Order: sequence, then structure tokens, then C-alpha cells
Amino acid sequence: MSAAAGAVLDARGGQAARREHILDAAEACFVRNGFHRSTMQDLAREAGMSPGNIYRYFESKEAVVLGLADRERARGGALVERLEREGDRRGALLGIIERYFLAITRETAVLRVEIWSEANRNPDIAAMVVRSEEEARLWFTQTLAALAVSPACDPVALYGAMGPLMKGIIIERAILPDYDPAPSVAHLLGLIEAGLEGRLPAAHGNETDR
Amino acid sequence: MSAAAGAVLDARGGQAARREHILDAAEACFVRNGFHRSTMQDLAREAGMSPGNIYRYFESKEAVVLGLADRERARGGALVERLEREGDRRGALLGIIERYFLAITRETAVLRVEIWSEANRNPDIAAMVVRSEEEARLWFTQTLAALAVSPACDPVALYGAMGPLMKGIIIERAILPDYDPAPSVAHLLGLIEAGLEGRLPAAHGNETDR
Amino acid sequence: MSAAAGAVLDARGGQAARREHILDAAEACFVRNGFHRSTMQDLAREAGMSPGNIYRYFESKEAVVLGLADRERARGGALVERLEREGDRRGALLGIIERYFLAITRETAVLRVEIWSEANRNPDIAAMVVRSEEEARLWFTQTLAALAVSPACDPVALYGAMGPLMKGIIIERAILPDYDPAPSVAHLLGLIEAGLEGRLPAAHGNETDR
Amino acid sequence: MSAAAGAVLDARGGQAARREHILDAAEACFVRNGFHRSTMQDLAREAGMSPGNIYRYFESKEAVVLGLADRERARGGALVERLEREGDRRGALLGIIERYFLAITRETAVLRVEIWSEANRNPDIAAMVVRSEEEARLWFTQTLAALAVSPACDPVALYGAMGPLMKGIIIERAILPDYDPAPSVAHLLGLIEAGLEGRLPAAHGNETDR
DNA sequence: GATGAATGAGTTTTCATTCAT
DNA sequence: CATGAATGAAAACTCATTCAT
Repeated sequence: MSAAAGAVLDARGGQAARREHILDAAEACFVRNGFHRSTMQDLAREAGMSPGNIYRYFESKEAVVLGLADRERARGGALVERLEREGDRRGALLGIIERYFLAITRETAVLRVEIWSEANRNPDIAAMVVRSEEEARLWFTQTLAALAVSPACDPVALYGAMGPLMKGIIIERAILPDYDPAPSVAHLLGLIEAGLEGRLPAAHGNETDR
Repeated sequence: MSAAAGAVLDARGGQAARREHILDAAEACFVRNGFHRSTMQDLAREAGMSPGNIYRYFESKEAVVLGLADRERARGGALVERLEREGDRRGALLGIIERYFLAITRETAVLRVEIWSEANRNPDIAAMVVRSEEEARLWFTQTLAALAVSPACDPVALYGAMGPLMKGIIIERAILPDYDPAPSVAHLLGLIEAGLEGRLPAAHGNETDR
Repeated sequence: MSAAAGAVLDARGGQAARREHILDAAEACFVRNGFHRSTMQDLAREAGMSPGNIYRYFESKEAVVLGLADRERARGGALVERLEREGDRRGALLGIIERYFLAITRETAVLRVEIWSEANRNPDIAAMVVRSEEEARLWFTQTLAALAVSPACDPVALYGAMGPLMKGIIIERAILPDYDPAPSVAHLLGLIEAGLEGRLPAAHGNETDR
Repeated sequence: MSAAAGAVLDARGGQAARREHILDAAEACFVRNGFHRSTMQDLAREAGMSPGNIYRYFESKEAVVLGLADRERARGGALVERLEREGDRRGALLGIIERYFLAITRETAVLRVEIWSEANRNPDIAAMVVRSEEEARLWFTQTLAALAVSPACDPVALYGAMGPLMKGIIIERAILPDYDPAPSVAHLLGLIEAGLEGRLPAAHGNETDR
């Protein structure tokens, strides 16, 4: 808040830091009250700045959600990068699952549902969500391919099985007050294990064929 | 659902039929634009009536969403009942999965995401979602228990594995333009099959224990 | 409610009786919630009839208030007439004061305030109020003149002193929860007594002359 | 109240001055059309600002009326204080009567009736009115006690006689187009004079006892 | 006559966005 | 740069009034 501190922020990366700060505030507000029940005044109060000032960093309220969705996406990428730098691919895979599913906070889950819901009406958000999904799919299939221990392993099919399960864990975390993700995560890990070994418990006789 | 039935209901249906009619309109609007971008004017136009008239049937806009969530819940129960009357338990289980997951429309999926999201800020909706989940859990575990072909079958654990998967299918249907639920449904059926036989591909060594 | 009873009402004085019935309902509603917080639906429910039907007897909601104000006025006249038929002028004067001030109900007082307030914005009501005041003034001055026991009695000046006092009693009855009108009524009677005897405690040296 | 003072307040007055400004506008509107026929748009136009801006200073339309009632109450207290500072108690008493009854404007009277009427349905207003009455009662009885010239003076009884008279003057000012309060005020002064001397023309034989 | 469902203009209130300071 | 007062265009909701039955 001091003039000196402000000057420092302004000089180098001030713009970006301010955006981050606003996104933090927005995240807190959106998790608490959802996107549509949070006003720009709320964000401003939470961020400790004036409403008008937010518009110096984001074109509109919608742009804030978009920024939030994008940050979530980028954070996933950054975590992956860090985990891969720190260890092997298997560790990265397990780390991602640990962080994004086993240890997911209700806040994160709620925010994700909020973004998915917003994608239904905001094409920019929808595009961001699709891009995010695409990046995840790409990384997972590549990682699974690299970790395969059997030529019968089909990374694409495996990720096809993992995808809904992962999203479902997030939903349950968001909507069920006492949900414990541990069993589902264990199931997810079992699924991965089986898939990497090429024995994905798959389709068999599909009884609901039309 | 047929045009004829609709006409009969409209002609002399009274209070309940009007509510249904409004809920149909609301569903169309909410799927198209989401809850918060749909105005009461929109609903009224879609329903072919005046805005004020909607308030004869629903106390508020929130009550419309709640009514929609409740109708979805009740429809599930009704479908279950019909399927059980028409055939055996296995048929009912497969029928539910066919209808709610394999053949799910994007509209239904979007509406579901909308309701889940709304549960984050509307306690009435949250209660309705929890109730709905509870009813589903109860029916599935009972049905699975009845269909078990091995004493090792654990219906509660099995439903714990199925739950996120089912919700994830709905999410993917809602957010991914070209999503085909068939593979995931096949996976779900395989999971059920295995679970009923008591060979649920379970926890094993949990590698992400903290 | 029976067809026969309805027919009887219709044949003779039905119109007037229905108006009275509606005015009763309106009075109850207006006392409870005031004119502006009472809806035509409220009146209809209270009157046990449909909203639309009220419009067969009153042109508009405003006409109902006007009708109520007029009925209050007419009732005063009728009471006066009855009292004068039953006894002497002094008895009539005391009877009016007993009924309209000593034994005034909170409901009546509230209704009166409601009408006075409505006169501020509805010219028809204002005219009715003025007419009502005029009739009262006329009757009181004539009666006071007839009852005078001294040639020094000035009925006009006396009524000028009584008027505000009487209205003030009504106001206090309406706005003060535990108001007891007895002392003020006693004062009013003392004032009349003195006035009739020509010793009205009047102006003396007016210290606030401008 | 002077144009100069108003300008000063407007220029750099902040929150409180803006509230005053809005209350002035509200007063004008309410006197002209009554509370229920004045819209927030009307207030805004009269105040020379946007409707939304009023809500920065008042929570709701009801809060505006409450603010107005409170300002009237406070103004009375302030006038009393000023008069007492400027002169003796007798002067204060006469000054209040001069200002609030002899020189009362139709606007003030109408506003008062509006507030009394509103008290019938708004509990906050009712509480404010009761509080206001209580303050008046307290000040008058204390002042009368101090001014008593005879041990027989009963300030409580005296105020009991004055109260309705004072309110009645306001009513007549509000509802009678050509009302001149002078005679009634003279009567009021006579009453006070008599009361202070302990010869209140009181109850005597109450002829309407039941 | 009577009903009550329906209308739709009008009202309060909110809030994203702007802009003078 | 930053503020926060101000805007004004919606939006939810109400209710006097109408009219098909």
C-alpha cells in the first residue's frame, strides 16, 4: 500500500501481479457466492482496491472468469512441468492425481463446476474449457504411453475411461458435503495400473447396444 | 410426451399441467442460455404467456429452478418404477443406464450441470441435489445387492465406484461438443459386471498415501 | 350463496347490499394493512367473492375508498338522526361524542387517518372529506346554538375550538398504542359546557402575534 | 436553509449532505403526491440524480420515509435547543408553538399526516412516531413544570389536554384548504395559561360515563 | 351474473461500467 | 494511476384491471 511498494510493483511485472491479485480475490468470491452472485464491488472489496481499478486489468467481469479459467489451465501445466523436472513421469502422474483429485479442496471443486457451468453460456469460456481438456488429454495419453508396461496398453482408451471418473470425483467433491475422494482415487489408480498392463476391464458384450 | 397427450393436458389440465408447461419452457431457456441469462420475460415468451402469470404457478424464479430440479428427480424415480414394472431388476438397471447415460441428450446434461452449479449458492437446490443423490444411491445399492452373483459383491463400494463415473459422463456430454458416451458406458457396464461378481478392481496398494 | 338467496338479493336492494358487503371487507383490509398494502385480491378474499366481481359494484379501487369515506360520512348523519329521534338535542350531542370519541375503536381511528392521508393525493377523497367536515360543522354549530344557555355563547367559535380537539383524539387513538381518550373527552365536554355558558376560555392576550 | 448554506453543503458536504439533499427531494415529492404515488424515479428526478444513486444513501424507499420522519423529529429537538439557548423556557415554549402550529405550512402538515398514516403499516415508522411523541411529551411536561405559577398546576394533565389539540391543528391544516390556525393556537395558549395557573378547565361531572 | 386466469404496465432494486477528480 | 460516486439499463416481481367461460 505504501508508495514505495506500489512503485516497485509498477516497475516490474506490476501489471501481471495485479492481475494475479485480482484473480485471487475473484476466486475467493466466486467460490463463496458463485459468479453471478458476486458483484464487481465484491471483487474490489476482496482485492482491496476500487471497482474502477479492476477495469484497468480486465476488460469486463466476463474477462475475469475467463482469466480465472485460463489460470487454472496454466497452473495444471505448470504443476506438470515442475513434477516432471523433479522426478520421473510416473511420479508426475501420481503427483497430479494426488494434487488434483485426492487432495482437492471443496473450493477448487466448486470453482471448477462454476467454470463448467459458465461454459454453457459463454463461448469464450467454452473454448477455454475445450482447450484445457485437450491439453490434459494430450499430456495424459503421452504419459500413459510412455509408462505402458505392455504392448496391449491403449492409452487413448485408457484416458477415455479415466476422464469421466476424474471429472466425477470433482463433481462429488463439490456437491456432496461429506465426500471422501480416497476410494474413488484408489479406483482410478487401479484403473491406470490395469490399463498400463494392457488389461483394461473393457467393453465386453455391450448389452445396451441399439 | 406425445403431442396428443400434451394437447389434452393443456386443454383441461389445470394447475399441474400449467406448471409442467412452464417447466418445459424454463428447461428450454435454461439449456439455451443458462439460469442467470434467462429472464422471466424469456420464460414467459417461451411458454407463450405473460411474465406475471408465471408467478401464479411459481413463487419466484428460484422456485422455477427448484421445480425443475425436483421434476428431474421425480422423473428418475418414475422411470425406475416403470422399468421395474415392465421387467426384472436387471432390465431396470440397464434401462436406467441406457436412458440416463448412453442416450443422454446434451440438453439434459447441460441442465444437470446448471443445477449442480446452482446448488453452490442456493441452499434449497443443494438440499434437492443431496436428496436426489441419496435416492439414487439407495436404489442402486439395493438393486446391485439383489443382482449380486457372488457373496463377495460389495454394493456400497461398487456404487462408490460407479457414482463419479456416471457424473463424469454427464459432464463430458455437457462440455465436450463431440463426446460419445458409448465407451464410458461400456466401461460402466463392465464395472458393474465385475462388481456383481465380487471382483471389483479395487484399491490395491495405494501409491499416493500421505 | 344458494341460487335462491342470490335471486332474492338481486331482486331487491341486492346491488346496495353487495356494495355494503364489499365495503365491510375493504374496511377490514384497510385497517389491517392500509389502503396501499391491500390488494383487490385481498378485498375479494375477505369479501368471499372473485376479484372481477368487485368491479361490478365499484369502478376501481379508488372508488372503493371513496365509497368507504362516503359511508363513514353517511353513518355519522344517520347516527345523528337516530339519536335526535330517540331523545333531545343534548342527548344527541353527548351520544355522538360518546360514540365517536370516547368509545372510538382503534380500527375506526386508523381508517380515519387512512382517509385523511388519501385526501392528500385523491381530489375526490379530498372533496368528500371537506363535505364531511362541512356537514359536521353545520350540525354542531346548529346544535350548540340550540343548546346555548347564555347569549354570550358563540357556537362558531366554540366549534372552532372543538374541531381540532376532536380530530386530535382520533389521531392519538390511532398512533398511540395505549391511549385512553377519557381525559381528553372530559376536557372536550368541559369545553362545550363552558362554551354553551358563554365563558369560552379564549384568546386573551395573544403572545405569538406576528 | 439559506441558499448560501445549501451551496456550501452541496459543494463539499459528503454523505450527510447528500442524504439531506435526497430527503429534501423526497419531502417535495411526498407532499405533492404522497408516499405511495411517488416513485423512486420521481425522487431521483427531483433530486437531480439517477435512481440507482439514491440507494447509495438509503437502503430502500421505506428507509427514505423513515429518514424523513427521523429528520422531522430531530429538527424539533434542534429547534427546542436553539430556542432554549437563545432565551428563557417560556420563550422556547412560545417559539415552538409559533413555529409548529401557528406558522405551520400546509406542506409540513401534509407530511405529518403522511407519516402518521404510514405508521399504520410500517412498524419502523410506528416506532419512530412513538419515540417522537415520547420526546415531545417529556419536553413539554418538564417545561410546563418549570413554568408553573401555582402548586395546583398538573403538567401531565395539562399536556394530556394539549396533545390532541396540537395534533388536531395539524390535521385541519392538512385537510382544510382555507384553515387558519390562529384561533386554535390562541385557544391552546389560553389552555396553557390556565393550566400553569392550576385552573385547568377539567373533567367535572363526566356526563358520558358508562 | 360470477369467476379467476391472464395480462402487462409500472415499480423497486441491482450492478456492470464509466469518468471526473 | 487510482478512486468511488454516479449512471442507467435491465431484471424480478406486483397488482389493478379485463374478459373468456
